[in-house]
Amino acid sequence: MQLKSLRLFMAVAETGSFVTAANQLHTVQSNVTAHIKKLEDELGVQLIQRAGRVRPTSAGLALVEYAERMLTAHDEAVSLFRGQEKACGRLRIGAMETTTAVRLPPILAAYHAAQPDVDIQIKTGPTAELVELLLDGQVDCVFVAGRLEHSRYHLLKAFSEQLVLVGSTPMTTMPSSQELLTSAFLAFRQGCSYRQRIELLLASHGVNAGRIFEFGSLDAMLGCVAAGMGYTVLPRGTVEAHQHRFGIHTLELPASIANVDTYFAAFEPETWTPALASFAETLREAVAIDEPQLTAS
Amino acid sequence: MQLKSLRLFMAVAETGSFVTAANQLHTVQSNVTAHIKKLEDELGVQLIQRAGRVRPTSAGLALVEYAERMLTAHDEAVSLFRGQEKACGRLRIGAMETTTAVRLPPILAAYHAAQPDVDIQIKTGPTAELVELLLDGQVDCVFVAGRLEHSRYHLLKAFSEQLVLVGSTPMTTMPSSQELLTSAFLAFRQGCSYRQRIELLLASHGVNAGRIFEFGSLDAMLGCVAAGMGYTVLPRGTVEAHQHRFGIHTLELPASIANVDTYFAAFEPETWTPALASFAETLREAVAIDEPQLTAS
DNA sequence: GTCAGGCTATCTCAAAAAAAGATAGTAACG
DNA sequence: CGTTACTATCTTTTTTTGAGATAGCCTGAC
Repeated sequence: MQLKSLRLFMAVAETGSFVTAANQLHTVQSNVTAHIKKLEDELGVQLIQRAGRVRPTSAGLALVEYAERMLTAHDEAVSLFRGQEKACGRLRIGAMETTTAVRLPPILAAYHAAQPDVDIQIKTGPTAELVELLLDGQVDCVFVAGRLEHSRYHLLKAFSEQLVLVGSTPMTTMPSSQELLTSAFLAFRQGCSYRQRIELLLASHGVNAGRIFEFGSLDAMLGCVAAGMGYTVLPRGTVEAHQHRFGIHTLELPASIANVDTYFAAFEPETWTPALASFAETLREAVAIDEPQLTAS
Repeated sequence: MQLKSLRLFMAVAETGSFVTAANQLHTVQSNVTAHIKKLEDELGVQLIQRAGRVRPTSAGLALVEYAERMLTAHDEAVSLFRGQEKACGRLRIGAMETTTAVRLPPILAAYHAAQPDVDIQIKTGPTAELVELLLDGQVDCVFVAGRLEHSRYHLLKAFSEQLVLVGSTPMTTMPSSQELLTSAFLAFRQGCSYRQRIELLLASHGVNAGRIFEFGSLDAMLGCVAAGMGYTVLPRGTVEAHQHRFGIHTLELPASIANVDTYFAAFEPETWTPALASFAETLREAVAIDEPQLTAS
């Protein structure tokens, strides 16, 4: 059974004429006859009544419903990829908690304005999990900290973050080693790339990895820092966005530890749906506006 | 886009291998490559990631959903016509009020037992309307009074009815012409074939068509007859089935007027769905049991 | 690092199928 | 009774498909 045959069948059923159907679909009458005959042979039933009026038989009418479902699905699939201008379908994005909270909202808003027919789904998690999701095909693209070493990725430096130490009291210098040793550190669950920065930081002060508490959400983590439970390390933008809600204080860290780039990663552009391609374009534009000196070079 | 290509695509997406997919669908690997390549060219997107692991890309995963819808619809359509043993789908029957009430129930019960997967829909109406429904393709078959003169019908004499005069008082002879003239006659709405029998009856007693009231349902009609509103003409079996509920009385009519055959009518058997073919078979069997003398001849 | 094994892309040829045109037969209409 | 419009059938040409053979590539093991 071929979709082409079903198209012709539907045209005959609707127009009541083989000739008209042939013209509508830019072919000749003999081909319409042949296609319908083949359909009838395959199904073992007469689908079109030719004697007198040309109209679908009972069996033909029964087939119409299924043919419509097949052709509708086909047309939707085609418009998914070949839809001119407007993308449609679904876009699944994986991003870190901090990126989702601070960086994504304006970009998603711009994207949704440009492509209102795309359903957007966000999955959050630490970098390592996001990479797994991408490899698994559970998301179409991810925002991760640091370059992905894996080949065959399309990478775009999306955001530059500056990590700061976050604590419950004002700081002008790094806490003493003694203080660091006795304090707890709060981080996202295993796989969070910021977590290794914490360990780097501790190591640079001659302190072995102390107690590290894992958190699932940014709010919970900041709440506990504010309550004096310990320190954490987060992008400056993220902290600033929440600073009015929590009594927290920050301290700048040395550049070698502080600077982290967030990359947009997906597979090769040839594998992108129009929805994803359009998102990458939106992102490129947003990045260009944020960092004009980079695009000028 | 061809369903065959989608089948191969789905097999590749599921098995992660061109070779395995080829074997599953009884073809060779080079054909799988060609079909998928053609799909990719048509949609302008890479659907399968070949480098390293063979797996669907984002675009491929998006297509999977639509491919499933198309293939499922296809398989269902095929099983509609080529389903071995069990028919499925829908059977739309048109029948007269009286036939539906008395004759159809046992046949439908037998049919449903034989073909539990078929949805049965009954439309009731007078003979003339039923013929229209059949011609319009709104039902698959009808039960009508009298042979359909139209050619190209498949006809089967289903039931022989004997019409009786129904009134509110016991009768031993035909009411007088005077009585008939002053009485009302109750019939189904325009198009009911029994209605012409009433007019025949009146004419044979030298009475021109008097007042005829139209009713939409059997119950309403019998209720009004019992209340002394007038006479009606109905199959004996129908009246007997309702006699315990209404105070009504019958009188046999001369055979020329009384005998009416109910025919099963549909288009040629080649146009039948398996559901309809099976119903015709059930009906033939039921008729053979009711009238063994006919099948013996 | 090299080699073997398994996998996919590509090329080629034969077979099959589809498209288009021409023609004949048939039903409807005036 | 002839005309017209329609579909079925036949034929030819073109396109597509299927299958085999081969080359190239990646992976994993030694």
